Amino acid sequence: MRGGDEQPRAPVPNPCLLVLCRSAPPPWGGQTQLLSSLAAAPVIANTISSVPGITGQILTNAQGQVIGTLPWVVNPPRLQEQAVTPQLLLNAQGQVIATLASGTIQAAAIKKSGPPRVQPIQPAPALPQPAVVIANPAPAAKAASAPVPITCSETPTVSQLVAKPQAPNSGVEEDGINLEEIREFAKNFKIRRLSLGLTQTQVGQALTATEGPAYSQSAICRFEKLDITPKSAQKLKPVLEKWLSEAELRNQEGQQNLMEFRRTSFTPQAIEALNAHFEKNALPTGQEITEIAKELNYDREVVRVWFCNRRQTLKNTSKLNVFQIP
DNA sequence: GGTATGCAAATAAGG
DNA sequence: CCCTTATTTGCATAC
Repeated sequence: MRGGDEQPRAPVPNPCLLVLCRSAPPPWGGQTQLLSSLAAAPVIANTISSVPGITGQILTNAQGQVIGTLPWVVNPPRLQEQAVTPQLLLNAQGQVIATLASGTIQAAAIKKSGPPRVQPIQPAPALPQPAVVIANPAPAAKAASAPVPITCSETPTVSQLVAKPQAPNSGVEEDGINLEEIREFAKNFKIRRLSLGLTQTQVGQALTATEGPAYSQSAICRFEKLDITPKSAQKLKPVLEKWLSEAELRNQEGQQNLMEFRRTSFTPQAIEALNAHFEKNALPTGQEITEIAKELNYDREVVRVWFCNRRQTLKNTSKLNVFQIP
């Protein structure tokens, strides 16, 4: 798994799982208003499952930086027609072992504007892995003995909570969130998704195409595995629920969606430059940030956030090191 | 070729 | 407006 590695310093041994417990979980003001807009189905139909693979285009800026990718239509080159009657083979955990899918799929394309996003070009060294032990491989299996790793992570995931013997709330509720219900839905979602013959990737692309909240394959994956916090699950559930039912409805229509790039990926050169600046001054003024942004040709806000995250990462890692017996 | 996951952008909330 | 801290979520890539 590699990714960045550009960090000149900071080895970063997986802050996600090793971060030490901090203060209490913050409140979580409600924030949902986009859902309603989800209704607007992105109809741009004109596709049949004929579009073959992926077609991508890269947008570059003056500096030759890739600022975005364009319409890359995705469509399962192979997509048999095959009737309904999805056959699913599940195991005890409700995990699908095999399926006989069917259905038409939709593809993705571009939509929405937004700030220019940069497309990566990351190198990718390889590195051995810390081999972190992560909890139960399967949800549903409550494990009174689950060798829950040292993970001092804060916010537990749904699967962890559901699997937990449960001490306080006899039920499976957390913050008024019915974990059991979410677990049930997640399981169901997977089954229905597969019945439609859709992959997590396709669902993510379709979701990204809608007006409402967008989620990636990663998110879908984590949701299905319940490898997310109850709050995230709670937020994601209605989105998936709505999308799924609509997808099932227009399952036979075939359509195309749009998608946008939503995450910046700095080029190695940019990261190098940013790090150089960071080493000289980790807390640049607004003016300086503006200049750096201009120099590197990135959105100012993106640069500002980069510095924030960089500081945070540095802080976290150094904090970690204190507890890491070398 | 789909899914799982590490790392890190992005976002939220409080100051 | 911008910072910090905590958390969410996507990209890239390992599996």
